[in-house]
Amino acid sequence: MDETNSLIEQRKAKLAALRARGLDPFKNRFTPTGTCAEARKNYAEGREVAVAGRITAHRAMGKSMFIDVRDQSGRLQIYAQKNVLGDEPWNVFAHLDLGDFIGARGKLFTTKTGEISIKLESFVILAKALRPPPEKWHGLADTEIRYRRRYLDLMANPDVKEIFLRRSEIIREIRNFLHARGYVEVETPMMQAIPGGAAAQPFKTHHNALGCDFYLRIALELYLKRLLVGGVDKVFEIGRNFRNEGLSRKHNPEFTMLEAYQAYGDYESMMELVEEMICHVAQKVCGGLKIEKGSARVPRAESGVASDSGFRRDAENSTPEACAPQIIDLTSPWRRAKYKDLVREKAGADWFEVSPAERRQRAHDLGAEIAKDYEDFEVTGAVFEKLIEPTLIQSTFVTHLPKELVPLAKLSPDDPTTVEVFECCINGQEIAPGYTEQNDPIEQRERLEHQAGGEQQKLDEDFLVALEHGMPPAGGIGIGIDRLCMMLLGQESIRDVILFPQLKPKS
RNA sequence: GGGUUGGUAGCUCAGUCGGUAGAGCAGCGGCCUUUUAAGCCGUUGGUCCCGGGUUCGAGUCCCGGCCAACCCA
Repeated sequence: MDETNSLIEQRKAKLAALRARGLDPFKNRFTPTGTCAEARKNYAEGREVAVAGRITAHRAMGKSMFIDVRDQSGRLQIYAQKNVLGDEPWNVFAHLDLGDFIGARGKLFTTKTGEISIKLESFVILAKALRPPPEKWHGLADTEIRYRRRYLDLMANPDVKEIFLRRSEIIREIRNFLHARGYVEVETPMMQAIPGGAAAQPFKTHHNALGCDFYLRIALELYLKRLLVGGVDKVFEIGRNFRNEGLSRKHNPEFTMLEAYQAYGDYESMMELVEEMICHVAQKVCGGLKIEKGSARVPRAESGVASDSGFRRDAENSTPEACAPQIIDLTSPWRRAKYKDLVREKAGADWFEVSPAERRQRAHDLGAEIAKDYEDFEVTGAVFEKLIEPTLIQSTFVTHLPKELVPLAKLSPDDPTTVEVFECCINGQEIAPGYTEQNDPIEQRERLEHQAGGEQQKLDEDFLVALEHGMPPAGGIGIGIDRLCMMLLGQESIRDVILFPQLKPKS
């Protein structure tokens, strides 16, 4: 980013000119009387205010000038007049650039066209911008720049900023919800000698002083369960997981996960928790339980109307969802359906009665991709993932998954080939799994050893020792926060809810 | 990993059949004291992603590479 151009050179020259006049263009401090929004909200004709922010527009009128100043709260118009400021300050003011930060003092008034504004009496330059901002009307459209230099995206596209402010609210409301129910928030290690709690490829790193390798965590689970053993009965963590796998619209190598565990709970109590929590968050952040699907708007400058800039997402791109309802209705109660019933519905009532070979053939005929080395349960799993999950737009708890899929959950007493688990699917994606957690240390060891099977992953022996000390029966959930945000904020790509999504470094 | 699309001024984008590189915004200069995508006049600004090739001549055609988005695996 060390390219220069004439615009940067001009701004550097202006900076030097300001310094030559004895002005410091990078002030340490300026104390506004309030935000731009507050100034507008507490309007009184002639009231003296001071605001600070970035100049985002200017309209010069000869011996007077309007500029827009923006802070996080919004925009405020400032009206400057040469005869009020005086020749020298006016000259400085007139040569301010878009992107500069200023502090402005003056009295509130309303213009002819009815806009609340400040009649400028004095100003200071708080920070000179040496690079020009993106174009004011179209905003910033280049996806690569938007993701690599998100500050420009936030600066130029108010819709984008709004999404991230709301993501912050979502996480705050999740915390409020869990704290109100007596859950304790904790932090557990991100660097783990044995990455456990999920089946995923980890990132590896090395600790010099200890002289050993660590892995970045792929899940929070095993440490939170140690806390159940230790007597923290209601516990949660919101934190980053890392998985060394492919990137896509739905996957970022680092992503944010909520896991919560409740002693003496089970998968049913956790379903209630998930349903109540997501409804609570939707009410607080989205103002209701009906979420417009794919309401993602093309980022553009604030007052923009529809433009046909090239990166609007085509309806036909969102394959199975395209013909689905456009409103996600989170109103309780949510549908609950057994995994096997959903599979039978889609793949034939006798699906679980026919031979594994025939299942494989049928799965293939249905259009699922079946690798040669898939075990029988994986064949069914592929059918579920490919043909069923994408159709679950409205919130659905899929329960009673085959035990092979979930080694950390307890068997269902009424069907021991399945486990007491749910996958909460919304918007065609798995958003939140939950289990009745396995607390039998001997059973747990067998299941983990069986799962490790092929690649012989190391077992987390300390976790098993902890279970041997006794873990209370418990329910647990995990919620992919990024995907929850996608659903609640109408975004089609995980990169649009992660501030700095992973991209390949550019030379 | 495979396919599709894209990469041109600071930004948003045009660029016809291969024939001197274009617009709007931003910038600079001029006019303008209630504008709001202010307006009017003038004007600066280019490694056409990178590297090869074809050609008298390549932003454009061919080959290779880089980056991104989307789709598929």
